[in-house]
Amino acid sequence: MRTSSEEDYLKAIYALSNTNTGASTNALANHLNMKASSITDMLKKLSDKGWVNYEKYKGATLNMDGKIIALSIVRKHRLWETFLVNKLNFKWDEVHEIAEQLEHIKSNELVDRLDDFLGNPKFDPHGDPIPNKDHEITDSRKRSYLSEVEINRDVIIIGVKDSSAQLLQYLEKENMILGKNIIVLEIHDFDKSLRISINGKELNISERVAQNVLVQTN
Amino acid sequence: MRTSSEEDYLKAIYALSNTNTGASTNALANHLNMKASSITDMLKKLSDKGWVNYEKYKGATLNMDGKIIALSIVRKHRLWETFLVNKLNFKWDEVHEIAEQLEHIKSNELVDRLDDFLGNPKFDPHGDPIPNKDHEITDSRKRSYLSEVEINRDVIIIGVKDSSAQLLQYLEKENMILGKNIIVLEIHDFDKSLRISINGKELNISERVAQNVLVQTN
DNA sequence: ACTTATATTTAGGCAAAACTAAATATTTTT
DNA sequence: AAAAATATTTAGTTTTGCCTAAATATAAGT
Repeated sequence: MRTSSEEDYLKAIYALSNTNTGASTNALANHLNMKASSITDMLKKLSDKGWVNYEKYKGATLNMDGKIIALSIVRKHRLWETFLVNKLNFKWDEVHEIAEQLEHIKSNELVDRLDDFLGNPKFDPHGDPIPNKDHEITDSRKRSYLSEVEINRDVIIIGVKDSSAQLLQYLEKENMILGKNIIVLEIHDFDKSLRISINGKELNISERVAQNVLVQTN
Repeated sequence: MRTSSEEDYLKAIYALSNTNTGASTNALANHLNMKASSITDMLKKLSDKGWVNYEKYKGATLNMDGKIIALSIVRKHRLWETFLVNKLNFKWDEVHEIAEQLEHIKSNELVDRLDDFLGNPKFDPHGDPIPNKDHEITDSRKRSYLSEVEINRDVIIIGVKDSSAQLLQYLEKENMILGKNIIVLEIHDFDKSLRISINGKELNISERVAQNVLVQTN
């Protein structure tokens, strides 16, 4: 058995393991809004429980068991977000906090039935891939950030980098929502801002925004 | 703010307040599977928080604030049970444990949207009334236990007294499910067991079972 | 009414999960 | 390579929510 707190740590280690810093003590403390000493305590515990490889001063990595748990939490989080948006008509910037709670509900039966009820979605409302029952992520889409797309290429919005409410609300307002087609018309040299075409209308967006919008290029 | 544990206590006090014993320390300890000393501790705390009237050796009652919280938990529990049965096709004996977890998810918006999504049901899958947004239970049905129904009266199954999986599975097997019509044909003197008619078929059930089946008599 | 039984409270303790402050490692800078 | 800066760990504390064991209060039986 495991606690919600332990699950939060495993998920955080998973999330940080693909960054340049890795899941160092400080990175985890920052990510989880805790003090470094609390992280050290928990890493020892997770290591004892056999989910995490931890060596003093060297940060943590997930072993196979830990990774499966982390992926099952991610799976639950993204399925619940999909439920909240697709079935209860929440907007995509309103669901994160609630899904943070729902992801800790314990019942495999529940998750699998929810998955079926939603039609076994492959992606959540933010465009992130949903791990399947076997904890596998199979995302065959070629993805890149809008800021890196070449001119005149036709791409589809599939997600965002960080899902802060501010960004999501901005995108919403500009009608840059999931599934929309975009063509990059021009990149302005002086500030790297973009002129794009969406829904036949033209629009200027900053480099900052473009760096946070994920698009499918194939 | 309040913890899941506090919510469990408030719900338990609410559940016991209509029994003959009331919400005494021991009754609560029994209901919550805890030791009496733990109950005493928590009752002091709930009293300090202003949700419960507690006097030493006299058990606890909910005040207005406490009752509203308890009813909001009951509302969430019953709405989630309805979701699990109506939308995810769980059987009514499988949902209690999961709903015990889901009832602690914090988001008023979520509860109200779930309510709408389910079509604002008045009763959960066990036949228990669901409090509305304003924490009111409006159940106009005349209800009694099957063991108290007079002979030849036509009644409808609307719920069960305790929803133990054993009872629910027994009822399922005998096809005594929610909404079914029943006529009590005979009450056997020696053991108070009943012969009933359901779906045109006749069936014998023990007094014990009859005492646990709620029926609508009007 | 007095004794016994039961119910409740008090006192002290424990584990989980966070914290602060101090000590120690590691990394970076000069 | 030594000093300074940063990162991490250790040691000790706090709060929550439970526990056991002992003390005390209330209820029941004769």
